[in-house]
Amino acid sequence: MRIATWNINGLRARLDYIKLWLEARQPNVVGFQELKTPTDNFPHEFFADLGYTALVHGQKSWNGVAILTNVDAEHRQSGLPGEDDWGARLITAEIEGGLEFTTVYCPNGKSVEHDDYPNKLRWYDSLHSHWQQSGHDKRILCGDFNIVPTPLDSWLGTEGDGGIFHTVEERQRFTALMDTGLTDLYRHLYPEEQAFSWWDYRGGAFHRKHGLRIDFLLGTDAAVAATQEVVIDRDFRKKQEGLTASDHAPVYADLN
DNA sequence: ATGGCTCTCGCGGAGAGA
Repeated sequence: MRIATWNINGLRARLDYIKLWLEARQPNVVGFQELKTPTDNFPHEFFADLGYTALVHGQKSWNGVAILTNVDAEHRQSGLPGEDDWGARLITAEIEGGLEFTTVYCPNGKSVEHDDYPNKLRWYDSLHSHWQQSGHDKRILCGDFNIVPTPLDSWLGTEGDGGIFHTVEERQRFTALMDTGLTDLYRHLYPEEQAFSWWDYRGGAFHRKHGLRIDFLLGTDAAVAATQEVVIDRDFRKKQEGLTASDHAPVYADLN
């Protein structure tokens, strides 16, 4: 089973690009973030032609998450309880074979001085609380977390410390989530690698290696035990056949 | 120094992203 997470930065603008990636990688379960599309406008037919069905929690203009599958999946949850005012940012499905799969689009925060920053921290507290309420054994929590866990995960290294995405408070929230029994699947396999999942569109950041690793596949022990490989698919941060990429690369893992 | 792009909404330019 190949599972993936990808912030696609606008679903309708990315459809042809997403098709190229689905055909190249043939994932079974994909968590998308930043649909920027209302639930009712989701192009189900486009994905049906490729063999996929989608569970969608969208909204107009911003945010929005979906779970795309070509295996059996049942919807379990849309929205983080208590945080509806902060956008469509969470969806959970039960995947055939007993895998609970959740994808999230965590708030950005903008800057440590901005009003969004304390709200980002509170949103994480809500996620932590919500996450502890399931009794499932094999669970994946994936998405765009908008937090750089360690200096190794930032092109700025320790120079980034204290800035947005790199603060002690954000890292405490991320650690608290991990302490519920989650493992970062990529970091588990590659403890020393510096690999990024996001690069700014501006200033040639991709080619200058100015990136951040903020997109994660987190798994419980049962998911970790099943993991064979994890790939941050940076080829799909590049233009493909003249089509513009998202500013995030897909991240996928193969589970047995 | 802020911002260099790209998206949405909607038809011009503003807001958001990280």
